[in-house]
Amino acid sequence: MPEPVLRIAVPSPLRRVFDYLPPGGAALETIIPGQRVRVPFGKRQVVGVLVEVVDHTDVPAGRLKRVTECLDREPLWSDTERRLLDWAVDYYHHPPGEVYQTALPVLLRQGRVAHATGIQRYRASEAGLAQAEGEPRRAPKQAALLDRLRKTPEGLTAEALTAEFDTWRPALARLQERGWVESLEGPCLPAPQADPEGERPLLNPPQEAAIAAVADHGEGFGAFLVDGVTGSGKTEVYLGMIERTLAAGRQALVLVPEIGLTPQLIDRFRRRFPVPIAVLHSGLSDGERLCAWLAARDGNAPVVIGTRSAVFTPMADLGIIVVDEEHDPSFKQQDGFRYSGRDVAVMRARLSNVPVVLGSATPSVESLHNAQQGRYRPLVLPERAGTALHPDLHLIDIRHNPLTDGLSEPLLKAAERHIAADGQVLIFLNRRGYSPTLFCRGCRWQSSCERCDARMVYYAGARRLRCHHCGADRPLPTECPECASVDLAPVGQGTERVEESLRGRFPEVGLVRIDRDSTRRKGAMGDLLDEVRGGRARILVGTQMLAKGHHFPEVTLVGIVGADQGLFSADFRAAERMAQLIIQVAGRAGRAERPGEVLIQTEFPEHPLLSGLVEHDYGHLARGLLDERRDTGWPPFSHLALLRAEAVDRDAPLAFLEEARRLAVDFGLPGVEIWDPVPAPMEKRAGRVRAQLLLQSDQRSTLHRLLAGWTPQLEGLKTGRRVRWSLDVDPGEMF
DNA sequence: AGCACGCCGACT
DNA sequence: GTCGGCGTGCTC
Repeated sequence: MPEPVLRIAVPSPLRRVFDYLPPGGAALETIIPGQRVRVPFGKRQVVGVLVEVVDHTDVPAGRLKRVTECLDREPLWSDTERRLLDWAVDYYHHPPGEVYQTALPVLLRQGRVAHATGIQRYRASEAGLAQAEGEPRRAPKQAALLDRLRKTPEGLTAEALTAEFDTWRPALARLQERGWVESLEGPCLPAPQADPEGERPLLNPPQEAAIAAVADHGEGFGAFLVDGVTGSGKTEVYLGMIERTLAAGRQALVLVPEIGLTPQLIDRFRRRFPVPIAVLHSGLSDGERLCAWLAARDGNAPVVIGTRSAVFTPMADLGIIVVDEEHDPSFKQQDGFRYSGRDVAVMRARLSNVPVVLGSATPSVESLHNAQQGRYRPLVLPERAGTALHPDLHLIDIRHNPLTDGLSEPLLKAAERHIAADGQVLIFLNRRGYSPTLFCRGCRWQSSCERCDARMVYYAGARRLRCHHCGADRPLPTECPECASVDLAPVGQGTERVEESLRGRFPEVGLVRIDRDSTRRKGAMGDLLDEVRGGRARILVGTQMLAKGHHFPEVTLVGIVGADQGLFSADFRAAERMAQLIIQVAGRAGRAERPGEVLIQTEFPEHPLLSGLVEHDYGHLARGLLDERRDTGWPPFSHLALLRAEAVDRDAPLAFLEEARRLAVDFGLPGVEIWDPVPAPMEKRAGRVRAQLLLQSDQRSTLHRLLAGWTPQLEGLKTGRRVRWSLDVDPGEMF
């Protein structure tokens, strides 16, 4: 009887699997798909995943190599989970090796055993506990660290320390040398802290109905779209649904856009459920990530919360999937394996035969369309009576109002009024830095980036010019590099400039700025939020970071500055994004009993997007956007795939795409429109020239038939070796 | 992606 | 005479 052939997904950019012979001396019944194996690949040994055992191969006999060793006794994924991964390989036309790699924590990718080793925790030793506060005097960092560790007898993890201290490892090492701190291995998931008898908010009838709808649906796949404005109690609905899942002894998977931005949501879960909760996010150490992953797989974490990559986490007994803020662009991975965490979640639910609940205050038009088509069951949560009043949106026509640093007088007056009335004011401006560019009045020179088709942003505080696209960072020129004039002026405004301007106007009022620059330092976000919640800061200036996850109950006025950028973009999704952002920011105002006021500064008050938002609501506007998509034939009324290419060589990307286009045309598939290759909207970025080729079809299946034949051909193209190319199925942004 | 092989230019 | 540039080919 011939030996079986093992098909292995090997980490490589090639869109196929590789055949191997079983390892020498292995009992064949112990070889099961889903296990990791170490295999010789070229001149190296790599870790791959066994995806299938077959009895024949096309590889000539002498060329087959043998698996070096099997790394797992049990498969890492169930058959259903592997079907999901295989679906993703097919649907995104992405190399199987890379898909399986993204589904694994780093340590397992490297071949470590799939056993939790526990997480290193640090605590004060007896000698350390015996020290007086503030010791050692001459080493304040060590003293602060020791004082902190003394307060937590069970010890702190590296993650917790990093959240609280900028640099702590050297100080910790010294304290360990002194014998004042000891390390111990503890469980990787924090102990449950919920009070099972804790208070439960009373649910209103729509909330009850939403929970009941999922419960009554029973076992099996079903997709639900929870459509509820901010303050309508979506989280409480998720909690109610998950509570039933847990009661049935099954696990819940919760996907959130960006974990760093939703600590409040995680807190709610931790307070509610007296079970271990695995949180998967980018801040975990490799060991913590492995630990959480295994806890999910083994069923030791009944609740798993994570960002998009968590959608591939194996789970012993998955009972429900929740995707919060399903419209959020961060569910789409923007490089490498460009999957949509939300879409994969729906497919996972389908394959696993469990309900999936998508929630948003501003559902994507794709999801609304699915609801209209009957594919998703809509569950609408109206505003809760007596609490979140619908914010009052108004437009300020800036053509008739002079601006100081981008702020109109009506907005400033309103801010003054709200501050006087003890409210808080939030100014939203989606632009970091002092001004988007520096301009020479002498010769019209602008601070542009050498490596990108973009302007370098002026940072007044740091006295630097920075490029947001490639990270270039230069000192501020003292004179114009072209004409040596010293008459350099900032043009336009960013959050830093608005902050400065408002400090000048309201010198007595506490102000915080929240953007990626002001929150870069660990813990900075928390400190700033404390200023706001404690009421010491009354004005908040910030970018879209403000729009996500955080609630500011005392904010009564929201000012939206620079909303016009989204109105005339080439990207067919720009209007939807803009509307979602405005509604999400507006949702920060008017919680509790205070009516909120939202002022949107614009040059185009008659623009239907803005007037639609003011006169109606998001749902009305979104239906309009959906009609527009139908008329223009954009998704969800067609399906897209975007082939991107970039290279240092100016001509290589277009040359590759031209050749790729010819190959696609040669398929002669009616029903797929093959566009001309074009330079990317920002052609040069980080020194590389970028171009793209769009394929569009009314029939998803037709498009995918083409892609299935086309992508292997692309791999063989010589011009493809001169560029970095990638295929983006269902692209999120056309940039 | 890695990694090796191979064939031409400027160095010890 | 060799070191090394990156074009080309291959990975079961």
